[in-house]
Amino acid sequence: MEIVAAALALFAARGYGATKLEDVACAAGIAKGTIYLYFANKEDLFRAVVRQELLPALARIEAAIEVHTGPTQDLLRLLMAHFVQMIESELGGIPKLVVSEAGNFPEIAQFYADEVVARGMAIIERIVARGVDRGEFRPVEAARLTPVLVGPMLCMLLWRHSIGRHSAIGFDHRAVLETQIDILLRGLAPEPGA
Amino acid sequence: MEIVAAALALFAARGYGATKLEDVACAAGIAKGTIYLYFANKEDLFRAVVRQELLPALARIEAAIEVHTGPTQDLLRLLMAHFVQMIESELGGIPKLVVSEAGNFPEIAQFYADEVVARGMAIIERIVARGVDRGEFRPVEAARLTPVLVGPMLCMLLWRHSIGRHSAIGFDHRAVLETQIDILLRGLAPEPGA
Amino acid sequence: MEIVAAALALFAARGYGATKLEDVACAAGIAKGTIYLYFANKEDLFRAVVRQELLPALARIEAAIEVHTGPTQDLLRLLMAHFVQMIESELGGIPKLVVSEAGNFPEIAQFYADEVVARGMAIIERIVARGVDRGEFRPVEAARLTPVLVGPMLCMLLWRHSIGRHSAIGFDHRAVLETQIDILLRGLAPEPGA
Amino acid sequence: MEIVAAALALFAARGYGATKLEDVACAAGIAKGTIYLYFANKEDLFRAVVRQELLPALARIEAAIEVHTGPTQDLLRLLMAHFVQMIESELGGIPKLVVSEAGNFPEIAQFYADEVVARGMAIIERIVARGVDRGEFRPVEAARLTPVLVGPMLCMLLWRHSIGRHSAIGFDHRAVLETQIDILLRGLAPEPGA
DNA sequence: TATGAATGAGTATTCATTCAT
DNA sequence: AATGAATGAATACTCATTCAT
Repeated sequence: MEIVAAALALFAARGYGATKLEDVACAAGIAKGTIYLYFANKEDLFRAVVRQELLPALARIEAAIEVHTGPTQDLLRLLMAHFVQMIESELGGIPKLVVSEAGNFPEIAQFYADEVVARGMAIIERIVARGVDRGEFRPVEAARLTPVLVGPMLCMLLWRHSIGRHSAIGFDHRAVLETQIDILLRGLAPEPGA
Repeated sequence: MEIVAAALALFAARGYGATKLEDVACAAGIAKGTIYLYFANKEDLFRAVVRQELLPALARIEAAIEVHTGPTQDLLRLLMAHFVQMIESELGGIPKLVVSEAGNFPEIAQFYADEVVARGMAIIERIVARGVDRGEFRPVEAARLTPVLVGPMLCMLLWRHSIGRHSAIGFDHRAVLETQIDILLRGLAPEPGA
Repeated sequence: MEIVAAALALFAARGYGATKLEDVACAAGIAKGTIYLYFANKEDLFRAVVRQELLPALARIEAAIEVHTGPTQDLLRLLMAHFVQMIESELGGIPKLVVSEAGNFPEIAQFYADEVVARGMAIIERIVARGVDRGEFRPVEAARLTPVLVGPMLCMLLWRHSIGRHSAIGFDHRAVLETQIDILLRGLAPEPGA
Repeated sequence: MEIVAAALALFAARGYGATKLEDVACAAGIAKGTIYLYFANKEDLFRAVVRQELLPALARIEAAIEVHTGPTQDLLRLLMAHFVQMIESELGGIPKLVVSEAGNFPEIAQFYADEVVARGMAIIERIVARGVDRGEFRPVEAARLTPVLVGPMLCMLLWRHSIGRHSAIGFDHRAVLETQIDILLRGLAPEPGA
């Protein structure tokens, strides 16, 4: 909806507290009171912003992973491509928002941890396990590897949607991604002797 | 100072806007008005929180790096140990805070980008270059590698100081670090044929 | 408007600083926040109080003077009647207010000096010049005469709207006016030998 | 005392409410807390400012009037000279202050009305009565004449100590006084036929 | 369904006053 | 006597929320 999109942009840019519903309404091209026809209150709108947008994206990734049959290395690249997309879209504002407001919305933090982070980690662990199973990767403990896999791109995402907007320092996240995949594949390559 | 410490804890937990100066005063064990004897206003206090604490920590890292003479691999571990320390201390709240408030305090974001991020990246690039020079690492472009190096630990830090506080999901960041260093050293190992 | 009238009464009685906007709202029969729908802040309301009310009154005097054709003595009485009216109405609170707050609102003082005092003096000087021209008054320098003409009634006005409200001493300003006009007309009468 | 003088200047310039005791202390060259060694609180200081300074001045006028033996016209000039002095000194700030703060300090207003205004009027009425008795003035009711006598100079005084400080419009109060005395003496001159 | 004028609870900030030194 | 750091009551102003239209 118009309102949710406007709210996402403003919440992500200014934070929950500093965003006035009047500005959201203005950005959505409606009047202040109209918001209350669709959302009970500001918190309700905030929850909708976080909940509505991310899960479909996650489902799309899961589906794409599911049908993949080629080398795990390509699967990894496919996964990362989704990250890159999110970095470059408004959707990237959501993780930034959740990080920022976790203290004030613990149940949002929990929801995000359970529905997004846990599911995301499960996807990655499945990919890693697949690679190990197929002998493409050397044996590694998937749980410990996950943050190593997503950390760099998550940082790019948070940078892009917060500090990076106000600094001259810029990262070429596609180049960083190439470097990371290079390191990963070498780092995960099966031991010569194994 | 008492006040700055209390403010850091509350700003990091709740964000700038949602933190009442009365609560800061209460946490610092003083009266509301006393804050104004030391800081012109809430914004001034916020700036002090971000500026005063981080630069000394960075200087300490720089100094430690400077005097190191052993293998670059140890240098990398030394650097990461500082990260781990920050993850585990209150200081870790500052990056979270800056990410959260970048939109409302662009000049803080800029300051952080220039004084913390840029300097931090310079340190890392120097370490990487040293490793390449000494033949310990294969030739890589340091700038593209930096986010790969710090991303995972930064994510651990942000997690610890935001979502992680409200979720059952926990990361063993020391274990993750071991895994990352393992991947890195394999991924950066000189080509056998070189 | 309701708000401006309530504000005038309270500002004049208590001064700018000692008047709470909550009291203004209460006196106007509205809520505190409503004031901010019409005025940007307290100072803005103060300026409106001073600016909106006085100029129309002055314009009315100017118009009345303009159309007068009879003896200058009657013109003088007409002018003074307007003063008496102001003494007896809420409008008299404005000069008192401006005198009181000149130090804190220099631009209000300037506005009042330029738009009210200067214009008022011009009116009076025109009346005096007319009287001299028509041979009804002996030649006098109008500029030096103005304060002599308005001083007594201004004092009555300030008294009425400040000290007089809290003292048993009362002035019959209409009687004082008669005395003053008597003195003036004798004092301005053409020299017998001229 | 140093403190009272500093307080008079500031109270007169800014009003009671807008004057900070810290500024008074600063202007008096002492520390904030020291004021409380001499005055119970801010109101007490305000009362002292109004009470201490004016009565001696009034007594001096009364004494000067008492010993005068010449023509009443000179007595009038003598009286007016005291007014001029007050216009030109810091003391002139007191009437302005009392007019401004009458609403918030009714008992100060009463004190001023009873001790200053009433006594001042008595002096003037005595002078007028003397003039009438000695056949220098035509018979007039003194009470009604008083505001006519003091009004112009009081206005000059209030102007000088409030609006006039912030406006380019200036009055030559000595010239105005000459004009007024001229008008008064002509206006009070005994009827030719009497 | 949509509006926007009105509300009033909530917070940053000021400054008279205190009191240990 | 003199200080000035600390206090906390008091007030301007904001903005989520309501509701008559």
